[in-house]
Amino acid sequence: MARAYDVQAVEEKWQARWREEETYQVDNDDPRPPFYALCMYPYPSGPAHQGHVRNYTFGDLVVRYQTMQGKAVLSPLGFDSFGLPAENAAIRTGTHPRVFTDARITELKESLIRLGAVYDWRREVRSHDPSYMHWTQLIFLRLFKAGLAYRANAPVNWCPGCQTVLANEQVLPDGRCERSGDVVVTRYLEQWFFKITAYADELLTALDDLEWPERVKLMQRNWIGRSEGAEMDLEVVGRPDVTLTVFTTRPDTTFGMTYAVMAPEHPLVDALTTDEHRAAVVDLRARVAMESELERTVVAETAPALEKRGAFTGSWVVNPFNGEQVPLYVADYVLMGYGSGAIMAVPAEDQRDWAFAKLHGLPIVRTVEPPEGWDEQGGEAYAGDGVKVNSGFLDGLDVAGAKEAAIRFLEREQRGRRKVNYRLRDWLVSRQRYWGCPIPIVYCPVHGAVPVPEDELPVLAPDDVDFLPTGQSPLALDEDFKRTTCPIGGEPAVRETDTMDTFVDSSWYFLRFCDPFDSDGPFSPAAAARWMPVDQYIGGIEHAILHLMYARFFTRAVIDVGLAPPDLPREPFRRLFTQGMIRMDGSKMSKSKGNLVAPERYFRSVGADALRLFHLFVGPPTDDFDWTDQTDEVIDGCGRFLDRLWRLAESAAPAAVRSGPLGEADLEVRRATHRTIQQVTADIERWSYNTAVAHCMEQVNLLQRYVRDDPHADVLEEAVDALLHLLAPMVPHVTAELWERRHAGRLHARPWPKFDASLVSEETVTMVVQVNGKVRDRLQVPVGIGEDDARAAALASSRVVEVLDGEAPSRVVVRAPRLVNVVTAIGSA
RNA sequence: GCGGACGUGGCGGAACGGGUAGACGCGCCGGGUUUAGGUCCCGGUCCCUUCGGGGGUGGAGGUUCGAGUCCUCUCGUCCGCACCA
Repeated sequence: MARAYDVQAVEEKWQARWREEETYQVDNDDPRPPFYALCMYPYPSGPAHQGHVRNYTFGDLVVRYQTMQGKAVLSPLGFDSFGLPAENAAIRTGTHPRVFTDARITELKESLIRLGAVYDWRREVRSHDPSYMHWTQLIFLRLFKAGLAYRANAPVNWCPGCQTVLANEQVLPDGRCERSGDVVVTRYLEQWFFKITAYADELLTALDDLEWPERVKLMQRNWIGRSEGAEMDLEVVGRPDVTLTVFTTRPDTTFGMTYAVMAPEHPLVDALTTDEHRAAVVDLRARVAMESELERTVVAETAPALEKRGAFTGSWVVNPFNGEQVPLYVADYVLMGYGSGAIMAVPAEDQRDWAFAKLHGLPIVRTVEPPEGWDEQGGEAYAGDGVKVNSGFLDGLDVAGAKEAAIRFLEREQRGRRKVNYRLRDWLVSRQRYWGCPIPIVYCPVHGAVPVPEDELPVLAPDDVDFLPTGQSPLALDEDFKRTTCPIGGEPAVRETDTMDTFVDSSWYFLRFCDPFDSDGPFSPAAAARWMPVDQYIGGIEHAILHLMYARFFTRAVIDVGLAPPDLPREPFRRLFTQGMIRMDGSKMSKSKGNLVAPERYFRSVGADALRLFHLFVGPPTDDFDWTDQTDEVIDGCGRFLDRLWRLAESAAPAAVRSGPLGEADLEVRRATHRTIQQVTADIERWSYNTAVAHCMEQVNLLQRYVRDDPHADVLEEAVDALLHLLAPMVPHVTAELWERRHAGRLHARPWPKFDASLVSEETVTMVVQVNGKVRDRLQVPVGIGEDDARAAALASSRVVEVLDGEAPSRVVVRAPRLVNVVTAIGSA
């Protein structure tokens, strides 16, 4: 494609300038008002792909726009550099993960610089850098000391073939190991957790005030999964020594409890199973243990299988509301991880209980009157509202009222209490991997789990380990690393060989950016206070739940353990923007799918500006985009637009144009210029980049016509200069170059243009005249036209007179100056 | 199954608080300049039409002077969660 200018030369020139002039380095004592703009730091997987291009184009636009708005914009970037792909590459090729990762970082960084995205590279952090790991480990220890990190036995996906733990992503949909094909089983290991559940309620309620997409807030709400109900302590017949605690969201239905169920993993199963039923229960538990979580949920959809999935324990429990004795079962449809791991079963008002009761021949008692015809239409469990029946003192109440009355009864009788339950579980951070941040703990036979002293941090994994395709972490096999002494008593001890989930690294990097030069702590409180919270966070929707939840938790935790000042905002990201995914043939564009379209070829052809403009223009930033055969043509079109812009700006040679007084045509162009400033500014503020670009295109089209006519020098100058400002954050190279050719100085250091209010308001507008809602005429009227004049003008319209054909209007709706609707009796009938 | 989002020309999309549906771009059609061009410039492009106009935003209803926009039902696509008591 022949271009109007040497794209590559211009882009390389300006990228060098921005680097040499340190344009986007911002010090913590910068006097301008602060603005913290942050794109989620990337996992370095090699050169940028289109998803990166889209993300960092948006981010760069924000940085440059806010800078032109007069802010001190903090624009840091780093790399989420720990993770499994590097470790797998090490096993495959023998290259150390660090060497592999650093090479990928270099590639990605080069792509981003070539895109023209600007950062304060002094602040770059990498998760695997010892100076970052140091503080990740310190935070871990402080959480441990505050009781927010703890050790517990937890189920993991265990591959018997590989003799190792698998991440959920490594388990295939059929429940087999992706490497060996063995059936994955559940196993229990001692692992580290962060107590995120302690913050469940705060993480939920604080969502309300965030300027985040509703979709993301909703996903977080569902993930936290708050439900209100009651906990009840059930007596076990003949066993005064134990009570079985159950959780229910429907305490109003307790009169309908016809049996109770424990999860197979429930600690009371052994104690409450009678000898007569032990064999069946043991059998059930063994089968459940062999099953993966997946199998357990998938097969459950076929109802007959339920029969095999429950077993009577031989014990009976007592209904606290009516004293009746009901049988106690073990069944795998009850999960140990939710509520208390045991339920009261009310088949009439819960569909799963209904199915189970039918199969086991258990009684069903309705406690809510279902709607008329429910049974006749084959309705089973009825979970809706209605009048309480068969429920003693609750009869006649509605469900909500009965719930309250039931809870009051339980609390008065001391048989239970109001209880809020969350779906959210504590965060399991242990990973049986090498390429992650080691957990700084030593196990001593005398003192147990002992923190590594803070002055001995960071704990670094040894480099000279073998990466073998066994699935075992090389750390666990390294005796030199493992063997140590107890920090308290000096006894022989062993190190923790697990590393931390990489989500731990990404849960505080935005705090480190405030002051990455600090060697006394993870970040200085003063620096955090200056920049936090992040004013604009930008990233992919795929992080809507885990990363964003963990980061919100971590910010609170570091405040509460005293690492951050108590008055630091507890929400790290004030505004969040989630961009859409780039798709190809219906699936996400990604390296693993092999459907990447590398940006490099566009840098070499149309240039970074055209590619950036394409990503801004192609559709709403939040929407997914399908990369198709037509896409290259659209990108070429963006290049053609930049050519037109170039020719337009270069054609404005003062000698060739008119001076002197302005005519009406000149005024029209001035109005268009100021309206464009108004529209583009508003569009950028509301993240409507596609329409912002469209308005700039319209203005170029208009100015092209104006240049051909008889342009006025001042009017053309104003128009082109304004346009260059508006496009500066979007296509920084070409606009910077054109500005330099026209004026001295740096375009991107200039203030954002302001529009003249008197010029954006038009003097006349088109008034639409409708008859019965159909457009019949369009009149040019003064913008300040009164209601009466508008009505009169509309009724005087020859088109209206014609359509009315003598009929008198029954009503005239006037919305001056834009619209008049003449309504006739016939039309409104 | 539960929760949510979205359905507009050949295509991506615009229409911000109910008020001119289709901005801008791609593609396509026609013309011009160069003519080596896949360059550049100009015009046209929702459908039907007897050229008066009529119809049209997945489908069916409704509210309203007026609905792409609000309400009900329905069909379709996508996303999140999924035996959560």
